[in-house]
Amino acid sequence: MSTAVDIAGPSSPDQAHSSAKIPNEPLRPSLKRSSHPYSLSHYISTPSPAVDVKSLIQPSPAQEQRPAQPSNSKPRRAPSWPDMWESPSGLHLAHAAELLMRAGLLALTPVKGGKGDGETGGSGPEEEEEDSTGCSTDFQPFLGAWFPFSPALFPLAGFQMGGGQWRSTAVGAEGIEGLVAEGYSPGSLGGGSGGRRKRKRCGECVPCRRQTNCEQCSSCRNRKRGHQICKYRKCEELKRKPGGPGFESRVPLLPFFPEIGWFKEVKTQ
DNA sequence: AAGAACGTGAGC
DNA sequence: GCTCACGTTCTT
Repeated sequence: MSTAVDIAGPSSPDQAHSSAKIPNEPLRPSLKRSSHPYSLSHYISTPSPAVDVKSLIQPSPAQEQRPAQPSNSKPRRAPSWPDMWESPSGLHLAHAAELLMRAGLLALTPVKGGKGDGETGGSGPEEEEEDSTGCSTDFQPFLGAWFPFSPALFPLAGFQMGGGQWRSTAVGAEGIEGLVAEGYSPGSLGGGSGGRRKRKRCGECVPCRRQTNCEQCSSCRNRKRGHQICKYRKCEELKRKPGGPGFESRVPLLPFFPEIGWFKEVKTQ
């Protein structure tokens, strides 16, 4: 049985029109096999495995003496923890967190009581963000200048930046424009690694899962010049402006750490 | 502000 | 090198 979805457009002449070029798949093969073995819903519904997340983020001395993984070997990860531990750019999530901590940008505070509820990411006790004192560094520009990893990592990791502060997505934040800009505005960073990064389709939203082009929308009709994917196949996430409102919502709140609470924002007072 | 056109990153 | 399609810029 196929799980592919074909949501018809306004009136869907689709199938009949679908060009031979249109992949009969939600995504290109490259996207299909994009590393994540589980669907989004899986992350949401599946209780987190018993993984010592902290140990990943705060590696033991033994682990620590392993410098940033040389290019020839992949970063280690907890067994049974799927590929989501790796950022889209390949950087180990735990390593990223560690970098943040070393930079004094992230404070990990254990949540008391564990709050079993864990709901979807335990944003549970919402804004009780009693400003845990943290470093009050104005690091945003700093970060933008040297941070080596993909902006997509942060939403994944549950981090966000807003007003020059790092926060947990569980807290809700204004956005991550500063960071995101890193990937999308070459000029904004003084040349980081040269160039903007293209985001990829999420592969999970309805448009992404749609199989066929409508062949009627402006994008389809104007494909030669427009260089755009069918409007009805345009990924919902890509429609959002990076850093724009709702951008953070593109990732379920801490799906990776359902029981989380120990990711607390560092507030610069 | 929305849509069209274009430049170009990325996969094959 | 070709194609697809994302991001940016231009036009309406």
